[in-house]
Formats: sequence, structure tokens, C-alpha cells
Amino acid sequence: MIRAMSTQDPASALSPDDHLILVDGSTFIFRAYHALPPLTRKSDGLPVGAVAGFCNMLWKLLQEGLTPEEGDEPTHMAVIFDHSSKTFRSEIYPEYKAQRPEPPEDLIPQFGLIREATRAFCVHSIEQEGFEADDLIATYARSAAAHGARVTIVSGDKDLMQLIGPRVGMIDTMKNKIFGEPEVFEKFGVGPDKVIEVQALAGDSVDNVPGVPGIGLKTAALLINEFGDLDTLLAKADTIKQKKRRENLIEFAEQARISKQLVTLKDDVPVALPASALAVTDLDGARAVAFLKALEFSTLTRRVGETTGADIAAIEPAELVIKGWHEPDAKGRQMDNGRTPAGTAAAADPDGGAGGWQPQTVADAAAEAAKAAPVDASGYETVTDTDRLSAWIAEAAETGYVAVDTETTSLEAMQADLVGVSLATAPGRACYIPLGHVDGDGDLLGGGGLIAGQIPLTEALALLKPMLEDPGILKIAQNLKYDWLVLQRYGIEVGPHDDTMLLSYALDAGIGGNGMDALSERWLGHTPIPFKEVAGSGKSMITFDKVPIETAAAYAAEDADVTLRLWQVLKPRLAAERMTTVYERLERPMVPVLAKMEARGIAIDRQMLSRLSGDFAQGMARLEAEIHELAGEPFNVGSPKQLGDILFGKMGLPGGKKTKTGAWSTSASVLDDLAAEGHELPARIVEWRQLSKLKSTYSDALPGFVNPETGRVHTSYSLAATTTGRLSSSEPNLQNIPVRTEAGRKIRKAFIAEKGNKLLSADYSQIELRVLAHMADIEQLKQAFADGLDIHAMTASEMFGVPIEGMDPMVRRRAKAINFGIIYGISAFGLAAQLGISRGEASDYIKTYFERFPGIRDYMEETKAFVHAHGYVTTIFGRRAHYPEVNTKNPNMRAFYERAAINAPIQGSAADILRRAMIRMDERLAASKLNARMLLQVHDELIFEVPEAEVDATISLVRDVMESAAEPAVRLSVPLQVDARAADNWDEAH
DNA sequence: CCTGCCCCATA
DNA sequence: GTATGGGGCAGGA
Repeated sequence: MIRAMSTQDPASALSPDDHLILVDGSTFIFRAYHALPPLTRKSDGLPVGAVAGFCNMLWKLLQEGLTPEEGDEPTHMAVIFDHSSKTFRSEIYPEYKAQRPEPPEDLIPQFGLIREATRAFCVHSIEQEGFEADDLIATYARSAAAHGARVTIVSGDKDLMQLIGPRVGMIDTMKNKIFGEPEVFEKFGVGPDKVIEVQALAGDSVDNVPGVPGIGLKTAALLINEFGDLDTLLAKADTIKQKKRRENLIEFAEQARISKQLVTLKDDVPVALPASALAVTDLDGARAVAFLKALEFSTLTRRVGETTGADIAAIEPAELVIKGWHEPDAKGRQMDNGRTPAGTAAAADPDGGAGGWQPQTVADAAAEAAKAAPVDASGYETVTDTDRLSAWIAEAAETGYVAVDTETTSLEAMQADLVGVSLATAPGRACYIPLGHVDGDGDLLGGGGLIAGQIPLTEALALLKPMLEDPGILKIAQNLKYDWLVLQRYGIEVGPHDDTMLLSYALDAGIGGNGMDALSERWLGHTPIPFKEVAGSGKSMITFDKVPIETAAAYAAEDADVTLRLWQVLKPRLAAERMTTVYERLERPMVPVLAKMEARGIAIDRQMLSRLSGDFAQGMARLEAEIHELAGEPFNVGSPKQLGDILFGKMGLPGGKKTKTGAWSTSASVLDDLAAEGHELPARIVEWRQLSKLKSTYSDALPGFVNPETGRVHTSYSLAATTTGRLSSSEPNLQNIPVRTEAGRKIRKAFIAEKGNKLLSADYSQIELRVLAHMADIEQLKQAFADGLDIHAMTASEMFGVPIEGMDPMVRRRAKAINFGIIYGISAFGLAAQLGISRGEASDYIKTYFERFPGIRDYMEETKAFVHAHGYVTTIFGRRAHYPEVNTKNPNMRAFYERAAINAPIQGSAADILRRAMIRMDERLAASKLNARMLLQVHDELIFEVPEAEVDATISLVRDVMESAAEPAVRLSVPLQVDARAADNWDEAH
């Protein structure tokens, strides 16, 4: 409804000195709601999380303005809301926002409260029937800017980005992000003036704006940049080269035009109030306090009281008008009391039978007891004083073991702050010690204070430290490396320990996950409280210190409880299944070794990387122009789909492989083949992809991983991610730093040693082939390694009967591919693909190879038979890799598992050898008074940081430790050889 | 905002 | 042919 009386110039009285702030109230409500824990409620149960977030935001805005800078305070301000969902847009396109779900039930009463809050802070609250908040914002913003005033929109909504301009800025207070033209360009690939054109093409599934099928943001930006605007593009749609795209643009032209109308904000809404009426007025402290008091926002009430001088005690809480809320009549939850904590499963009576204490019997009893006793929170305690904490510590000492779990603010152990610790001493008997919970009272903008009633951190740590370091008390954790690192940063070095994740990994690698949730399901039949239920997920996730203590306690104590129960199930299995040695010698000792490596981190040269990013970007731009030229039209080079259309559609090149969804593959091998036939375009694409990869994955990303405290990059190693026993590295992955190409090695050069030090790289030469020679007992191979021969040349010589001297490099290359193929469980198909030869030829090679080395074929056949019979294979140190699906009837899958099973003992044994070297390394270095620090592991390579003066001594010690790593457990029948070198950076050391 | 797909970096 | 982790794109929630 438009009222005729109020059609005045909305900004008539604004001048260039004015600063108008327009707060997008509607989106704020939803985002605050999702960002906050669902449990934020007033004492009578009224949900107020979004209101709390809103009040904090508004208060901060009024106090500090948008930025800490002087003179940034607003002169005019309003909060704008949607009135109802029906707007003129639904008349153009009935489906617009039609699929929007109803707002969640506990949000409904908060809509009115947020409007009340706005008024309580003496800020104008504006809404108008028939128009979205965005239209009102557009109207005020455009008009104010036209009068020269400055406008700041407080929102994170991309739909408002079309308004950004020289005088109109946008700030997302929830993410502390300022949006200007560069940010718009980054998001949409065009400036603010073209945003609606791009949105019209790409559509928006959230708002149900249809757009044109098959066109996403990237392609839309490309098209708009070429044609200028939507109308021109649609008019010239028939000139588009890609068939599908052209057809879609023509067929859905009208839909695109409608979409543009939908996304275009209406900036001439006849508003009821002129902007001049939005002038900021003095805050009425008493009114604000009364409102905040009614909502029980104690922290904010106090702050507002202090700032405005209002007498909090004297002010009565305001009367709240609440719509859409009915107080529940009874508490929904009840405790299942009267149940005694479950007994200790592992100590369960073995039926008294003679064979009762057999390891297997104990293990079975433990597993059954674990499933039988349900996980139950009634025995959990929240520890808030030192007496109770001491009592728990005493109990741990008495029991001799304790499950420990730390709760922190981050998944990255190197920058996680301790929030709490949970302990468990028996199934169902667990506690949570909150230490760093802050007032999460909707305080989105930080600054929440420590919640009262928690034991001071230093006091608690002083009590916990002796227990955690006590050699007489076994500490049990799930993924201990994480807790170990966190606690180490608080000066605690965890003493003797078990890790349930590693127990599971030693016993069951290859069978399902080893995460706590998976293990709990598998062994206890219990689903632990999901983390996202406690802290949310995705963008709206809160850090654990903001989780209310009661919620946190239930979650954290359960984790300790579950960990303890898992330990009782898994530990007895070690003996029963003869895996004790693997666990104790290859798994458990890795925890402190890796934790220390991660804590050390490695230095990178950020300047060098930044320069590289620039170089790569230049190269990409140059190539992109060339590529578009060659293609005869612009397209998104990064889109395999679009590239395929160009190459195999438009240009009519012969397609090679297909992807598993049936599209033509544009992989490097396909492009290389095309390039070899003399086609320019594929060659340029390969070059572009290389630069793109180096830039996005390495030179752009790595600096973001530099820890602000240490100035170094700390990767995280996973001990239980692979089936074979290898480690994996992530965030960032430092096990895939480029090395093959010249451009790639520039990245490697950016990994540097600290001043006065060198980086030392020591890697095993051909360790997997040596392991294979040993395991399969191949005389010629063993002899060749003993003689220090070039193993690939020797293989070629054996196979093709040519002398090693003066060998054709192509012949050696073929032999090398076969050797690798053997390690990977060779197939004619794979070898043919690798060498670019026919399946028949590849078959012949394999046949010849097996004739020359029959022992290898025997080994492979035996391994296959073993895995089919047992469902697992073993390394030379007894580690098991399980393949439970190997007996599947699907011949392709079956062959795949067989190859994996052939590879696992080879890859896994090599991994075990390096683990043994790593476990011994620090002690050996210390014994030789060397100060080298082991930093990284890359499957067959270790990287150290070494004081310059100690380089030579360190090289010989490292080489000795690595080359003798298998001993004394295994006496290898081939020598291990380690190449080592030191330099200023990783590239030159490698 | 999440997921699957494709592609690609390493051993 | 083995083992990983990760980035960009596009589509569907």
C-alpha cells in the first residue's frame, strides 16, 4: 500500500557532511539466529539469541560508530525491516522466494522484540508494506548519495551490493568485513553497476531467481564483460559459439529479463519518513536499560548503565510485548536417575572358566559389556571449585588411568585456546572442568567476559599438570596428538598415554573410520552429541568458549566417557589379535614425535610467494588472452565443461577419454596428446592450468597458513588417515609441494631455513622397490641393489636384453614405468595408459617381466590369495591393512582391491621403516648433542632445520638412523640408501 | 552453504 | 595400476 500523502523527497535535508547508516534488520535477524547457540534463552524459556545479537550490534554501532576512526559516527541512522513477504516481485514472478521455509518457531517471537529493541535504543525502525527492506535501503541510499551525503549499509547481503558506489559503502559487522567496489568485483567479476546483469543471468537459488540454466557466476561475469549488459547479450545471443549456452540464452531470454527485474532494487519507494527525520538522537539510558533488564541481558545492561549513567538497580524491567510465543508447561527433559554407573568392562569377570583369561575372551567380554551399558549423562559433573577438581585428580591416581579430553576454540591445535578439560575414570563417571567460557550472551562482536564460577585457568592447570605428567597414571585420549599439542602450549607435557584412535587404527585400518563418532557407533552402539548441535556448523558456527557451560559439559564429559569405554573395548583386542607391538612401536610413539614437528613448523618466504603469485597471474592473463584468441571467443578457461565444449564441440577435435559422468575428459594427458598432434590451444591450456594450480593451491594459499604467533607454517599430520600406514598432511598439505617443474620448484624455494641454519633433506632412494625385493625375495633385484646399480636400467637390461651402458633413455623409461606398475599392482590397462601404448603391447611387457622375475608374480599371487582368505594383508613389521570388500563379485572392484592389497605391504612397510627412523631420531640427535630439528615428513623424506655448523655431523647421523631403521626388528636383505643434502631452501636441499 | 565432479600437486 | 589433500566450478539444498 502506498500512501499518497507521503511522497516526499526522502533525503531532502541531507548534506555532504551527513553520514547515514542503514541497518539491514531483516537479514541480521536470520543471521544472528543461526550464528548463536539454539539454547540462548531467557529464564522463562523465551528464545532471545537473535535479539541478544542484535542489541549488542546496535549498541556497539551507537558507541563506536562503524570503525574506530574519529569522525565516523553516524548523523542519521535507521534499522530497516521487511514488512511481509508479499511484494511487487511476487506479482512479476509468483515463485520468487516462494520456496522459503517458514521461519523457525523459536525465532518468531523475536521479530517483534527486535523492533522493540530498536526503539528502546532510540533508533528509527522502518518498514513498509509491499516493499522489501532492500528496496527501502536502496531508496534512502540512492537519494542520500545524490545529495552528497555518505551512506553506510550494515549488512552482509549480496543483493545489496548493487548499491555500492563512491558514497555508498557496506559493512558486515558480523564478519567484520567491509565491502567496496573491489570486493564486489571479487564476488561478481564485475563492478557494482553491472551486478544486476550478472545476477539476472546466474540466478539465485536462495531467492528462487531463475536466471539462465547452465550459467553460473563465473560465466555470467564473462558474458557481461564481453557484451556490456543483459539486453545487448540477449539481442546478440545467436552469435554465442557454445551450442548449449546459445540455445539456453535464446530459450530463457524472457526468464533472464524477469530475473533482472527481480534482482533490481527499487530505489524510488515513496517513503513515509524523510531521511532528515532519521537524525540520531541521544540515547535514553533508562529506557534501554529497562528493556535489556526485561530480557535478562546482564552484561549489556551493565554496560549501558555504566555508559549512560542510568541507575540500573532503580529501573524496573520493561513490560515486553511478545507475539508468537507460548511458555511450555513442563520441562521437556527428565533425567533417568537411579541407574548405577556401568562397571568397568575390561575387568568383567571371565565366567570363571579355565580359558576365561584368554586374551580373546577378555576382549569379547569387554566388547559385550560396552554395548550392554548405555552411555548415560546422569553421572557427569561440572567441576567449578578446586576441591572437586582435586577429588577427581585423586580418583584418577587411585584408578591408575583416566580419559582426558580438551575443549578449545579451534580445530587447529597450534592456535587453539583451552576452554575446558573433561575427565572420565569409569564408564558413566565423567566430569567437565570449564576454564575459559566467556559470556556468549549474544555478544557477536567479541568482548564477552569470562563467565563467573569457573576455576581460574592457572589454578586448574597447576592442579592438572602433575596428574597429566604423572608417570604412574595412564592418560587416555581420542586423537591425543591434538590434546598433547594444546596442553604443551600451556606448559604441560602429557606423560604415559593411550590413544583410542590409534588403537582402532592399529587393529582395524581400512575398516570404517577411526573418529570418535564412528567408533562410538561401532563399539558402543551410541551416537555422541554431534559437535554441530553444540556449536552450530558452517558460517554460523560459534567457538566453544561461547557455548553455554551446561551444554558444553554434557558434550565434553560424554566425550571423555566414550573415550574411556572405547579404550576398554579396544585395548584388550591388541593382545588377542597380536597387534600390541604394532601399536606400541609404530603408532603410539608417533604422537609426541609428530606433535613436536607440528609445533616447530617451517619458515616460508612470504615476499617470494607474493611475487610468484604476481608472476603467475601475469602468465595466466597472457595465456588467457591467447587461449580466447585461439578459441575465437572468450570462455572460462577454468571450467572443464566449457573447455570441453570448445575443444570437442566447436573445434571438432577428436575426444579421447570420457569422465565417469560421460563428459569428454580434458585432463592433462588428453590435452598433451592433442598438443602432440600440433594443436596450439590444448598446449596453452596445459600451461594455464599449471600456473593456475601453482597460484591458487600454493603461492596464494600458503601465506594464509602462517601462524601469527610463531611466524611459521604448521601443518597437521594425520596418523590414521590411510589404510597403508602412511601419514597424511593437511592445512596445509606439505606433502605435495611441487618439485617436478621449474615453475613449481620456485614454490619449493620459498621454504627456507631460519638464519644461521640450513634445511636438510634426507630421502630414501627407491625404498619401495627395495622393500619389494626383500619381501618377494628376488635375487637379481637384491643383487642389483647390493651392487648399487641403476635399478631401472638393470630392469630394462634384463627385460629387453640390452646392455646398461649406452642405453636408450626411452627403454629405461619403459622399465621404470613397469617397476612402478609392479608396486601399484600392475594391470595392462594402466601400464598402457602410462606409456601411451596398446593394451596388447603392455600385456607383452608384463609377460616378459614375469618371465624374467617369476618371484614377483609368485609374490603377487600369494598376496591376492592371502587377502581373499583373511581380508587383510600385512607389512614386514606386522601392520595390517584391511580390505573387507575384496571378495566382492564386481570384477572391477575386486581387481581394484587386489591391486591395493598388493601395494599395501610395499607402501606400508616403507612407511613403517620411516616411522621407526622418526621415532628414534630426536633421541639420537640429543645423544650426539646435535641441535637439528625434524620439521617435515614426505613419505620417504625427512626435512630438518640444522645449525650451519652442525650440518655435516647431522647428515651422517640422520643417514645412519634412517638406513638402519628396520633393525633390529627386521634384517632386510637389501641395503637401504639415503641421499641427504643441506641448503638454504627446500628446493636446493632436495 | 554444502556436495559432487574434475583436475592436479606429491610419494 | 597405489596412497593422499585441495582448489575451482556448477548445481541443488
